[in-house]
Amino acid sequence: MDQFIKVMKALSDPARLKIIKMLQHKPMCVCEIQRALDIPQPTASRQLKILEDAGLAVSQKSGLWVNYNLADGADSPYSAMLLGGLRHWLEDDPEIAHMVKKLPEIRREDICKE
Amino acid sequence: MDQFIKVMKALSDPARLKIIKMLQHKPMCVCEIQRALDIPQPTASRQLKILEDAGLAVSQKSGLWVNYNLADGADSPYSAMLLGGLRHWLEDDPEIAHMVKKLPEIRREDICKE
DNA sequence: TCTCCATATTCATTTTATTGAATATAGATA
DNA sequence: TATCTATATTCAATAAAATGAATATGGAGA
Repeated sequence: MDQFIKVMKALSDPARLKIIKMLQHKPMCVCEIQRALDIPQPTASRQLKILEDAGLAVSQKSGLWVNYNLADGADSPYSAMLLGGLRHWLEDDPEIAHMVKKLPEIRREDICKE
Repeated sequence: MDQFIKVMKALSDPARLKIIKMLQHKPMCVCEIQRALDIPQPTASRQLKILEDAGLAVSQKSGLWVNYNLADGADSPYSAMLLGGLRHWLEDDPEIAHMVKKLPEIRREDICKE
């Protein structure tokens, strides 16, 4: 039950839902998320951690960056079904539609310095 | 998005999950829920209201009683899918299994006076 | 109308989750 | 080693949700 509740809580926040909807389009690093949502870096990092702890997202280090992507849901039936549903759910939410629309402009090369 | 979040929050609580698992077996009135979960009556009433507001349960008055049942999910795709998944999810959770096992003993005739 | 019973609501309190600011870490480069 | 840079963590403050106690409501029966 704890694992199920963890997934439900992870999906109970607008920012985290937006992150999931963004990750449906491409893997993103923390600074891209931060820029896309216009939130402080620590906040972005924490939200991503919550999604990862719930089995909804996975992270992979790549040099200085940490790339986040959606989980395949293999380990949790809850995550799998929710991630599946979320592929078409919320598509016509105004906030999300707007955010996805300007997603192509969010490119790490323009944000990070490396 | 608000409606989706409302569903997620409603499903983020052990007591409410137990209620849903109970309602899978039979419609129940408030006092039966109260007895089954061993919680105060106002708490039971509030939890049921949260489930109803999220579109996960429906209520129907019957004399002095109010019978609660699972929603058919026709109005909300989120509720429908979650209620579907929850039919087999959490079945082997110890708390839930135990509760379902002693569910037949919970009968309103033994609880209410009328 | 008065009373009783099941259910609902209110309000103060406590608990839990979220945020912001500051700082820490780890890895890459010089 | 010293220094960047992206990310992570901590901790105090705030906001949101849950709980308990008391009370209200509304309908049924006397």
